[in-house]
Amino acid sequence: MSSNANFQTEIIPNISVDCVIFGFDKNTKSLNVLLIERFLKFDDSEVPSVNDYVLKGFHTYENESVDETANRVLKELTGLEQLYKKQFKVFGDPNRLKNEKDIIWAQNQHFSERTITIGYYILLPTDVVQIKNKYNPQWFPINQLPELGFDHKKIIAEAYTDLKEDALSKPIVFELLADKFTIKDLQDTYEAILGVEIDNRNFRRKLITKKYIIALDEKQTGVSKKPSQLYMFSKDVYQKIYKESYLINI
Amino acid sequence: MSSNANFQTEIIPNISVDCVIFGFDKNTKSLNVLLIERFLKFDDSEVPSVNDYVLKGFHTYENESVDETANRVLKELTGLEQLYKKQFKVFGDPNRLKNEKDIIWAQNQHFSERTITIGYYILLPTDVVQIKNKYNPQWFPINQLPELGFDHKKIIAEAYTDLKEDALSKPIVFELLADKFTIKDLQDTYEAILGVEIDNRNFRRKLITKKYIIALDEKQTGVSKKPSQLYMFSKDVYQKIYKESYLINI
DNA sequence: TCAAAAGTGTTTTAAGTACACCCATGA
DNA sequence: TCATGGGTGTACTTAAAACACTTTTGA
Repeated sequence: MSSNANFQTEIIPNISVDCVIFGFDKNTKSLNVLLIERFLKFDDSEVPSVNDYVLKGFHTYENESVDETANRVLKELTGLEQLYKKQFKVFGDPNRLKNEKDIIWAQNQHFSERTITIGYYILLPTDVVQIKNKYNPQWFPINQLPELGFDHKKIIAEAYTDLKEDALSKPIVFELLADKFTIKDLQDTYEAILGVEIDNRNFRRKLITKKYIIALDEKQTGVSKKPSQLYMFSKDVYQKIYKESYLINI
Repeated sequence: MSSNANFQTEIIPNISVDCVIFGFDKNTKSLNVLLIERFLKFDDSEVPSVNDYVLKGFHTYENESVDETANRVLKELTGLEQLYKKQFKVFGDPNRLKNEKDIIWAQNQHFSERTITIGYYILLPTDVVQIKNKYNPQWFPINQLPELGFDHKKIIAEAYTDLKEDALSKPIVFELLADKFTIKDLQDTYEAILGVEIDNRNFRRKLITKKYIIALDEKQTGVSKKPSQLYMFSKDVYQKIYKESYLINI
């Protein structure tokens, strides 16, 4: 954390951060991405010159770290802080912003066509985001994305690949759920991320056995069926028993 | 690949690439890092102002991708191309080059103190590198590094963490060995990377069973003991049988 | 009492772990 | 013939995979 990050000076014109915000929607059991509209219409034109969706991003300031830029972007779009985030890849192709629409947009917004962007992804449950703000962001299921500007289709694809990989070996699914969840929620989340079906009996047994999955003295409420047991994830316990198992799995 | 990457124009002053070159030395069974000396002595001074080691890096050119920068840095230092490389992290703290020696160095070399560097690591067997060139690079065991300039101690540590993690789930050890290797070589490499001891019998059985580890019609030569069987790794076979196993391992 | 999802057990198969000795070779 | 590292086998334990029915609840 740089000491003077609140005194924003100049932006660095050729460095930006783009945030892929992944949200899991428990109701639709869908892994979603939060996007904003990119719209530009000149007065002398009938049709808009640019009309698609993009990730929220911003340039890094001279006096902030790129992690801080990511925090700032996230906060501005969602009002939220302290969420799980991962810097997953840099997009540094000199031609990455050279589609027709992107050039029009860049000229209109006065930024450099040679911008290197640092990709972060964030994990959260969709319902924590108040999506009523000036950006008017919208959730799209990862498999039904709209037309995307810049190279953001590629950025999202790379983020998703990384997420799928990490989900198998790190306890990050919990970041997509509320603190209290059911085993079925967990299974739904895995199924949405990985795009596979999982046997419910084997999954339950496996997860309930883990010491860091803790049964609470609480059950679901407001459901018109058998309310299910709620659990929480204990990061402390996880880290304590996280043996560096060194199981070579190639 | 940008089409005009050979016509180098200007460097981008605030973006660089640093390469952590990991080499496995079969003889010493050691995982090493290739470093270059950073030395600066002013005429009016008795002692050198800067005298330590750093990773090889360079700024990105206006017309090249950051991947291309990494290739260029690698080629300049080792003469080699087409090796396994991974872009593992960006170092974007605004104060990362603000140690006393780094400031002296930056002024002398005329580069910006606010440079964001993109960390790559490369894997190779040490003996493929001809380390006689103008940079006079030297190998250091990962656990016996010399004094390092800039934030390169941190960069190496992060690269190593990432390498250890990837080695467990991806077939990257083979990148640290020659095309033909013995099972013992493989085991030595894992032991050097992970810093653990592995049971030889279980390791052999596990690895020999893999279809992508192929026994050759060849044995070691030039050893004064029972020459051991040589094997190769088949990337094709690996990719063919690489089932997306989706084994949740948390 | 019914609809809906929660929750439960067993068997089979595969893989990991622990452990110690003989073997083939070149010098 | 000997020193050196190469190579092998077995028993045990743990985890994964396949598979279908009963239970609990609120409406």
